[in-house]
Amino acid sequence: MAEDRLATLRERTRYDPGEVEPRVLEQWLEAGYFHSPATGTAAENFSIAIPPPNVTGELHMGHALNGTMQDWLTRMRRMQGRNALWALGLDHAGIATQMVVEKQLASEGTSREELGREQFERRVWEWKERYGSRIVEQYKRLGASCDYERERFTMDEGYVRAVYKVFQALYDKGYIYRDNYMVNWDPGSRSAISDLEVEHREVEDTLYFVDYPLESGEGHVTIATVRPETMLADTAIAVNPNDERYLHLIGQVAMLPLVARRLPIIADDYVDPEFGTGALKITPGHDPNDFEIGRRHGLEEISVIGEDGRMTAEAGEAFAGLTVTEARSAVVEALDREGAISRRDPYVHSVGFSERSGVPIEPLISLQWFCRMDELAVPAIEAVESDRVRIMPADPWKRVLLDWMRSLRPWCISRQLWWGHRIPVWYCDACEEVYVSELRPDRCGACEGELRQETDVLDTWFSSQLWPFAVLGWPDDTPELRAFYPTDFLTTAREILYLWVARMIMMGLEFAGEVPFDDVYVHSVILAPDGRRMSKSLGTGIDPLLAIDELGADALRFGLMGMSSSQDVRYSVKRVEQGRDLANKMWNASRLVLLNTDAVSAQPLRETVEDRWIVSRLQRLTGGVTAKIDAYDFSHAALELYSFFWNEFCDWYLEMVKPRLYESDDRSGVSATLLHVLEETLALMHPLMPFVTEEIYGFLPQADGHLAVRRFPQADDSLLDEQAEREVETAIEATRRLRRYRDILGVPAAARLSGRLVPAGKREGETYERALGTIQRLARLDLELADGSHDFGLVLTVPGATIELLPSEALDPQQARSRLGAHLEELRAEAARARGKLSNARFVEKAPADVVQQERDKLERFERELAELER
RNA sequence: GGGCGGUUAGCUCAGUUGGGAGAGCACCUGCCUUACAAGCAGGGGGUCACUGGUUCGAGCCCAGUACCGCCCACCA
Repeated sequence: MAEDRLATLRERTRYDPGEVEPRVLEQWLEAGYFHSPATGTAAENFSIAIPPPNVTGELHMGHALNGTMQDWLTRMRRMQGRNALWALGLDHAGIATQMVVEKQLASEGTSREELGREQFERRVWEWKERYGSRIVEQYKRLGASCDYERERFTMDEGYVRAVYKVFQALYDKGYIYRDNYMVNWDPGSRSAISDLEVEHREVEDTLYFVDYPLESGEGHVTIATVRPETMLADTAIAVNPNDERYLHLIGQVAMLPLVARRLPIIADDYVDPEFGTGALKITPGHDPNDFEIGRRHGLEEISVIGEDGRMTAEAGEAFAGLTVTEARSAVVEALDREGAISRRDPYVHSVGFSERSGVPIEPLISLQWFCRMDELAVPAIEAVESDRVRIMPADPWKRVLLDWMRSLRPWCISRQLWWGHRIPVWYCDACEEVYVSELRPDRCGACEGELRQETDVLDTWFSSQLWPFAVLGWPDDTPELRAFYPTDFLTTAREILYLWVARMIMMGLEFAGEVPFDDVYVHSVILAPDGRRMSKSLGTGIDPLLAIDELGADALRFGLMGMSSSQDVRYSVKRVEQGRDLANKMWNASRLVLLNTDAVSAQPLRETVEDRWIVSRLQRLTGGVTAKIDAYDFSHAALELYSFFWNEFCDWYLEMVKPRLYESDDRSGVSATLLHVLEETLALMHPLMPFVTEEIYGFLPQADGHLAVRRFPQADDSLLDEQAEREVETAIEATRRLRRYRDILGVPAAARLSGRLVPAGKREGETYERALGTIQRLARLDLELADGSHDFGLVLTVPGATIELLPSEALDPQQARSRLGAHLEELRAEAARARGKLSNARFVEKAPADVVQQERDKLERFERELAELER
């Protein structure tokens, strides 16, 4: 190795991710490792379509978690020789982006209305050009090996074609239609939103009991409502047809207070006689249930609340222009004046809020575009049932997803926004002809009149549902589609299982002819340290970029993988620090290896028992990690890598081989094993901690190119060595016991003890003969192998042997024996427990023979140890 | 209203088919041992939420209770 490289290694006693990561990233990007040629078939290749982050987005913990999983898989498959594509792109995020740009306009003292639609769209594009790549750069800092040369945007010309083609096809099939229907109106964004974008929250309200006089003058009927302001749009009163209290009223007419509208009293099963008074005011214009009832009974639909969330002229002069909240007070006040409110109850119920703007949803009847999903769902349900799309963990998510797909209501797909895919429908004002087409028609075919395009845009999720194939160039028959569709894997938070995952499956089957991905892994949610959700609005978010700044991307990746399993977990900085410490440990262990080996070869030469041990353990690690990642068990894979590297490789193997590195004339054998094990371990860890492993790999004498494209290790069973594992584990255990004895006996750390080791048998003798040097050094004592009885001194036990420690300045046997008291107590308790179990006849009779035998062995061992120690 | 998950060491979490309770951090003791003090060695600490059941044996299986959380839902 060049002298300056060695000097670098000597000087850098700490790993510095801040210095390394940008440099290594640059190397990868320059080499183009992440760009995947569109060759081969989807079956041979590996692909993931990234859940497209919003253009307005900042990298948050969810991205970091889910990005690390995708990257781990992608990097591993790439190293395994697959043509691996991690397809990247951005979502135009209709409402979010429009709001960002509108805010910008407001700060300039203007507005989108002032600009006009075309200018406004131009501004959004400018914004996108300027800031849209921010999150992409953030993904790079995480180390994400996306194909940055194929970035796609849901508003790209090609993607728009995909959206339009799908719209037309669904329209032609009769799935998409336009209707005046009850929708969730978001007064905040002044747009309709879908059921899935409504968040229900418990709210404390008042339940008002209002008397509606009968037209006949013979008394009144009392209804209960939490929304008195909507009474202005009442068009009926309903009771349950089996409710004897009201049978005589059915068919009669009640008079609406304040308005004096005649309200027929109708019978409908929907009404629950147990609730309130059993009589229900029907407001088809402002309540989804009442809307249904109204349609069943042919009731008039009156709207008193407008799209701006204020009362309309229909509400009457007294109320027009008021906000809904103001109108509520005003109506209650007016009713009170008439003495119409007979009772008020506090009442807790759930109210829908817009996930976007945070304001309460106003159910309104509105002319919107809808998409019927029930028929599209049929093949998707089949695909999930049959595991052509595997949902993991299957319990409960497979069932949850299926339940949802089996009860689909029409989806409101139109939005009253300016930023998004403008619906491909053209109207002719002259002759009322309507054109639905993926291509813009020039003029009206019937009357040659001018055409006017629909002003609404599509729900963002309408375009995202095409992502896995549209990102690859559909509707064109591209080489990318042939090489990478269907994709292999999708990881997602459960909150978008319906919103996105279910719909992608339906669209994939309908338009790309195949499921969009084989496996869906539903990952856990990283909560704030206090257990609340991480959210910007709550101020509970933790910025992954800060974590990267402070501790490194590798540390964050390790930390996230280590902390997340199937359960939601609180974010733990400590896990990320553990990742930082691991990176540092890897760096320093590598320094030890690189600065003290001779680079003759990097073969798994196995000179000694500890060499055979570490190579064998490496095979088990390789098999274990591979199997865990294949099963998407990221958490345990991460921790398994940690404990192998830190505990087995550093704490034991490196300590064991030091004399061979420092004191031996020929260290070629140990060098070969060390370099081999280090390289293989770096390769195993690379998909999880790509930066530090790549950096170290660059220093390996045998390095060839970059680790990012080196072959991924494969376990070699012929290198397994159970005997070596047994022997070294015995040596380790003996060392531990001796260290503990030293501690119990209060022997000073620096004091060197001497003693004799007497193996229990021939095999143990061979084991200890080989391990003696190691044990002596690591437990700091001088041992000679002996047989026969002990003469004087203190007798201790280690696995398969006894050790007699000779008296010295540091060790007075008499005193030592008394200090062993507590230890002896423990042993006696263990022995007693085993004896108790074995004296239970039913245990001996009913438990499996091997369990009983195990217990007998245990007891024998304890008793032997006690016998030795108590002498 | 329906469905689901959680409760294990001071904290954050593991715990595969029921067979002597684990990790990281924190804490205590001793170490600047020529890779690493972001380190090394050793240690203390748990009625596995509660009650009952099944079993020779339960953190794990069954029933119930309590508390926490999530998802779905058109009962005013």
